Amino acid sequence: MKDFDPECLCVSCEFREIAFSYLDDEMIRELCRHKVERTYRKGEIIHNGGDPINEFKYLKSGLVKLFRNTRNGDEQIVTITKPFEFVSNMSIFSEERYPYSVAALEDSAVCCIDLAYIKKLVLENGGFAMGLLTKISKANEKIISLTLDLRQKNLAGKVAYVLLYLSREIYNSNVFDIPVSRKEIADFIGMSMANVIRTLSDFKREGILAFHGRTVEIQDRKKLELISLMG
Amino acid sequence: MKDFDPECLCVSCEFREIAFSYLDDEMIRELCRHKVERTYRKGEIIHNGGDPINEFKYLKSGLVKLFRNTRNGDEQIVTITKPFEFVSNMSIFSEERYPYSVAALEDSAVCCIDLAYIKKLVLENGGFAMGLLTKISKANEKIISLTLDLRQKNLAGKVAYVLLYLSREIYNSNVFDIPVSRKEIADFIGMSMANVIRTLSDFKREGILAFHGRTVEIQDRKKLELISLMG
DNA sequence: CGCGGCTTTGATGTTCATCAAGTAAAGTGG
DNA sequence: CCACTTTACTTGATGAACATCAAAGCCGCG
Repeated sequence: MKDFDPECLCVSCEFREIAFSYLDDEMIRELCRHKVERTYRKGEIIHNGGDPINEFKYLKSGLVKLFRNTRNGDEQIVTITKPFEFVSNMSIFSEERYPYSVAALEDSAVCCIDLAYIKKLVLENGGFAMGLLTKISKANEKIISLTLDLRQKNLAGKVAYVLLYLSREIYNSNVFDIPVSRKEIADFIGMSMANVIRTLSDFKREGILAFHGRTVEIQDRKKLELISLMG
Repeated sequence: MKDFDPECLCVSCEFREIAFSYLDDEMIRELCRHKVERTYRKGEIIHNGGDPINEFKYLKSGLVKLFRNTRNGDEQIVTITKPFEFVSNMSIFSEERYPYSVAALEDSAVCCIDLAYIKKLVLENGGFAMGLLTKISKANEKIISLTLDLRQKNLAGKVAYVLLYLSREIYNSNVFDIPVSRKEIADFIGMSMANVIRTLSDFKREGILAFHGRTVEIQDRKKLELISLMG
């Protein structure tokens, strides 16, 4: 983990469009004074479940997983999110401590803003509050619908769904490096690693997927979508 | 469904403590002018997934289920909530239409406030916005952790978990009328009805539960908690 | 009394986890 | 750069958990 605090570039940050569109340039500069940007390397923990919440965290670049540990030692992945989505999840306003852990799946940069300052902004600026409500609601709804979708599918359907999720939501391409291990895919969809691998092999055998080293290529998207839907 | 609009009692509504503690008496009276109270009978639909959202709904009395329909015809229950929790869920700020349906499990009364007015309040009153953020976050986190908990458990664990959920969160008692059919329990935990029944019978045989007509009594809470935890 | 809903139970088959063994890939130290 | 170790991945065989199917019991209601 590395801190880093350059001349304020927040005014022109793309970021701003998303959460802070209600703040004018002066306000953004002020916000900037309450901000630290931290970078994390692939695999690093950004925070652990149970850690006290005192920052509002936003993913600026990279990719992270939100997860928790189960009693029997393995992880349960809640979601995988890309830049401009919340890192700290929505609990910042309702909890004292993070309910879930967050770790970097790729090298990542996180904007961390003093939570007390964000709360002050909510109290003072209705538009800002509204923007936040909208964003938080959306993030939550995404997680919930993801979980419901996965719950009703069989193994092949789940694996197909996750591949399409990565392809559509994260990489916007039919070809991408899978950012998670087979075990992590298993932890995401709640299945055993062995069966995830088996299913991937099946997909390969059927010509739906092709692997080149760490990269996967979706060769028959229609078929994959069908499996995801019907599973 | 029945509308009903008495002299404004909102000033003294318990309700107020939860979502509207930031509003003074005068504001509550104003809010009241944008409010309709509707009552629903057991089984009635409060709204369907896909319906446009134009009210902020709060459950005043009764019990409701939040659910959606799956492709193969049965329901997927997201959560069951009791009075003073959101009915419309959190999507009110992020979606145009309800993502899920809501139906009354028991005779219920719902406070419906004009959504445009709520949004106006958020913009004008930071404290109100903060209260809403907190409440929405909490409701979401509850749903997510519920889903994650259920996901990792086996059948017996899930059934035990749901019984404890009803006992603890809804009825606050070891003895209560199960407000849902066996099929609905199955829809809630994502298992087949036959196996839910089988598990309940097992629990009865082992002296963990006792049934008197529609009422269930948790006789060995410790054991049920253990099954829920270990499942 | 008889009909239709919900509920229960048993028998059977499928899906998936688990176990175990083996292979490829990626570090690591000489 | 190569042997060595470790880690990630892969595949097959087996058994447990659970869905599905079918039949029967219960209960309220006309």
